[in-house]
Amino acid sequence: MDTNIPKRDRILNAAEALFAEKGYAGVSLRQIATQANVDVALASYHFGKKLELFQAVCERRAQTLNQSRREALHHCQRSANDSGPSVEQIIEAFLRPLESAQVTGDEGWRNYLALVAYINNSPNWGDRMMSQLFDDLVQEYIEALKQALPGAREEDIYWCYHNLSGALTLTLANTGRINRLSRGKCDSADFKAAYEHMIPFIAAGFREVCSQK
Amino acid sequence: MDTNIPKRDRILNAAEALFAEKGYAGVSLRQIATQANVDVALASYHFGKKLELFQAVCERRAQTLNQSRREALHHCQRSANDSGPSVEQIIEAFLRPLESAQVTGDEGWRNYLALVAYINNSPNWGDRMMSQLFDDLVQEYIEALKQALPGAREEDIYWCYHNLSGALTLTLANTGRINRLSRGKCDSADFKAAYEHMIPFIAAGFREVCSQK
DNA sequence: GTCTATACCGTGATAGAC
DNA sequence: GTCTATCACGGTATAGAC
Repeated sequence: MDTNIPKRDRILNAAEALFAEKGYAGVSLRQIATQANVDVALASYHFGKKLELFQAVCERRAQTLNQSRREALHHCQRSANDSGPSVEQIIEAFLRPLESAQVTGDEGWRNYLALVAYINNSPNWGDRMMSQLFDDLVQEYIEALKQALPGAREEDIYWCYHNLSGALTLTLANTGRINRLSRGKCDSADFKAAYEHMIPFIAAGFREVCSQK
Repeated sequence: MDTNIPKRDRILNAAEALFAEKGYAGVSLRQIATQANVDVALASYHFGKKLELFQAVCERRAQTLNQSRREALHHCQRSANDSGPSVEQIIEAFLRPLESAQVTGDEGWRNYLALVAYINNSPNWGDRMMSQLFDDLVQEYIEALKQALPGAREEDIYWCYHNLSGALTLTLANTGRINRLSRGKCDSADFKAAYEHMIPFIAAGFREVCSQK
């Protein structure tokens, strides 16, 4: 029940859900407080300004997520042979923890990942926030991809990562666009199907673009 | 100069730029009016509510864009042999008009496409808006892709389109994320490089996922 | 330390007078 | 087509209860 969760966490949960749904400017502190069932001023008490609350929400789950994705990378590196894991294995390690969070995680994780999609697509400030939250981890994956694609030009790898990031972002945003377009044949909330298609798609794109010609 | 353009258009231009930059809720009518160098109330006079102005902005360039993308498809269909254009050719037809708009178009076109990225990534209402603006055109492309990928399952094609749409959206958003991540080796405003990498990447993904196994 | 009530002041959207 | 008045809502600070 609502009242079992500390108010501080209720504020974070409500803010997470509302920011993911309506964006930063689309939400007021009063809405957040109402949804969290707390007084307006409590958000300021715990977090200070609205922007600081937003940052707290962004940071809350980042380390947990980075940790599980880092472990996934190390796991696939340990179980690979001397030449290291394949592109598919690396992409899979990068993505599966997100699928798990969306499929098996609670509503909070789904909201958080939708928020990440919002951040990643935001001009002017989104790039800084994304870098701060995730660049260390992403660089580890870039290194692994360089090994799996010997001779690839560095720019090619980054542009492929850009494509991966875009496809993933739309999956995290879970907008329902594919439902309408496909007239119900696909469902953007069918995360299993999304990742089952995304992983081979992305891996093939990397190999195509990064193969020496 | 500013004053040569009719005030109604100046409002649309200012709204387009600001909505693309800050999102719907992040912009006030007063900001738009200031940037357009007109009185606040003139926006209401021409367009009614803020939401109606937003819709007018979304619709203004949609038909022009659909037209040029439709022509690109028909052109590649005419110059193909009996079995129709290849996946690469279709993807290229789908994307090149956007590259042209970003590279050679004025600031207005870049802003508009960034706005499309914002719409496509927005939960709850973005899917409806995207469908209304672009589904007829996209369905034509889906049909062409079905022909180019005989035996492919329909869902697979839609999921591949989803990946395409995501990668494209991030390119349109032009957030600068890849600049930081690559430490300056890539630039998200280098549209030529973006599309040069996106087209083979996407085509390879389609072929991988939609090949019969 | 945690929390509530309230007040302040700026800004925003909109309607109606001109 | 323009300007102004209005009114609701926004973020934030503060005083004090528990």
